Amino acid sequence: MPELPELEVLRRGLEDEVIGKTVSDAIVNKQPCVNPKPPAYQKAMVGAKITAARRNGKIVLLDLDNGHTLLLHLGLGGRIVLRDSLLHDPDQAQIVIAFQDGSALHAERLMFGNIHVLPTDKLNADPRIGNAGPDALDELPAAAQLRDIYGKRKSALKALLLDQSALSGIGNMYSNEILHRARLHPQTLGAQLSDAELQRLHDAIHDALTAAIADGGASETNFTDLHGNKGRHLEHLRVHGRAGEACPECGTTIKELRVSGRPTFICPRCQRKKPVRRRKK
DNA sequence: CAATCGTCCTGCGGGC
DNA sequence: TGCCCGCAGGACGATT
Repeated sequence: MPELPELEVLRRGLEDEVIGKTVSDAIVNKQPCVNPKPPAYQKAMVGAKITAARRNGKIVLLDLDNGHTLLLHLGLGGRIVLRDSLLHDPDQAQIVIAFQDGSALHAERLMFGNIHVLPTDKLNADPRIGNAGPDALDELPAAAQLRDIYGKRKSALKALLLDQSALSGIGNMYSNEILHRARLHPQTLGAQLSDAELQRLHDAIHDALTAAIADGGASETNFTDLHGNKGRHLEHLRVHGRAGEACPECGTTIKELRVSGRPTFICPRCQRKKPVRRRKK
């Protein structure tokens, strides 16, 4: 499933390729994917020029010059590619946004993904924007501020990293990579974290996301950039999906477990559970 | 099943 | 000590 790094790769592609283009047609092959429903969807889109490509967590935002903004949400395994022409199998895509210059964005294989159009000044009405915490890349708070976000909570770090209202953009794969880089066990409680551990967590978040973006993202399922490139980060993952392989730090066999109901990969040596503090008499 | 959001329920702490 | 309220966190359902 695409997470923050993959969406940043997509955003950069959109910034390079579609800013200034004017929408000539908005085709919907799969109704549940768009909001509002046609024909209101087309009314908000057709004739509008794209002015900016932004990202908020896992949501990519395309601003239009008519006061609306397009929210792109890839969901579990979708991708968005730029085709040379509308004639290129438009029925294969769930959604096609065609431009006056003959190019077109095709949204394909969106699972739980969708495209919404909202007035730009009402973006907060969408909970994925309005309830989102700071972006884990662009707005990552310093370690000391992370205590306000994670350090007071009595949930497992695994669940906290996945909580989009705490920090936005981290999903299951990068939560595994971050916890390994930070040498923290996923069941560590937020409130148990020392200052040094919060610093490690901060650095791990930054480093894991930045490294993935530099690799063009990781394509676990169907993600590609605008041109169909999958990205090279899958082969650089340290623990995610690597149960039975050797930890790149210490060689110990990587183990899979479930934490907060999610597949979780750890090195049992690098990521030891904090001892449960005995209650004093 | 996948990931996320919304809803519902429980349990805990604080205030009185 | 006991009760109520509010909130945090966990479970569960809906979504495609």
